[in-house]
Amino acid sequence: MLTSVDPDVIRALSDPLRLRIVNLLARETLCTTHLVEETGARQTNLSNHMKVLREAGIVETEPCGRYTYYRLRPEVLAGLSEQFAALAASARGVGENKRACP
Amino acid sequence: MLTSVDPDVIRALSDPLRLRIVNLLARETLCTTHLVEETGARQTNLSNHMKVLREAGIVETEPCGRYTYYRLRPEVLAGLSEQFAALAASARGVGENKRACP
DNA sequence: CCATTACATCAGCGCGCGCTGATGTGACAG
DNA sequence: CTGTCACATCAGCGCGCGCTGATGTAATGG
Repeated sequence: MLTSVDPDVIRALSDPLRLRIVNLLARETLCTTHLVEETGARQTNLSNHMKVLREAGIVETEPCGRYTYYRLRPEVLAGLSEQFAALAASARGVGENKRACP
Repeated sequence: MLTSVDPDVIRALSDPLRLRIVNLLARETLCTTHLVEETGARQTNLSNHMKVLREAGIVETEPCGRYTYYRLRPEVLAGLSEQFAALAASARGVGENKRACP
């Protein structure tokens, strides 16, 4: 396996609310106000989550007046997809390749 | 998006040690003793992590005498890969599809 | 038979993380 | 200018989770 799955990205996606946000952003670009409406979470809480997603490189921001729009970075998700595909392929090739009992 | 990313599976993979274990198991089938040697973690700790991976459906066990071998379930990883690929594809299609400011 | 090994489970501890309320800053409206 | 709105940041709280030591239970070896 050349590049393993990035732990930081996975960690950022491990929160249910953040995963919901990613799913929402996969349909349309939204600002914090929209996300507050959609998720029912507080603004402060949401802002914290967006910071995590931003620092993990999953999301990028686009300021628009006094609004901040968030959009997904598809390359990151595509990278995850490839890394898991590589893991799955490697796992399929394991077969009866088990290390002997010590 | 038909099937979104499974939060439980992602959560199970969000721990660095568990991710290491998955990477190890992608190469060869191992038992707990091997994993203790490879990771340096305590047996108790490892057993807890294996329980999490098992309950998430990522790993299946094969008892072999007094040893317990663990092997990955490639379908789960392949499923993750497809789900992230779908997310990435959807994210690419978003473009300038941004919801209007309220 | 008893000792050892492999593994699971449990109770307990400590820290990290998600949630919140309060506060600060910048952008627009009037 | 002042007030309001959108958003970020901070301090604090509480719970969950990862780690550990102790204990239980099979399976093997002598």
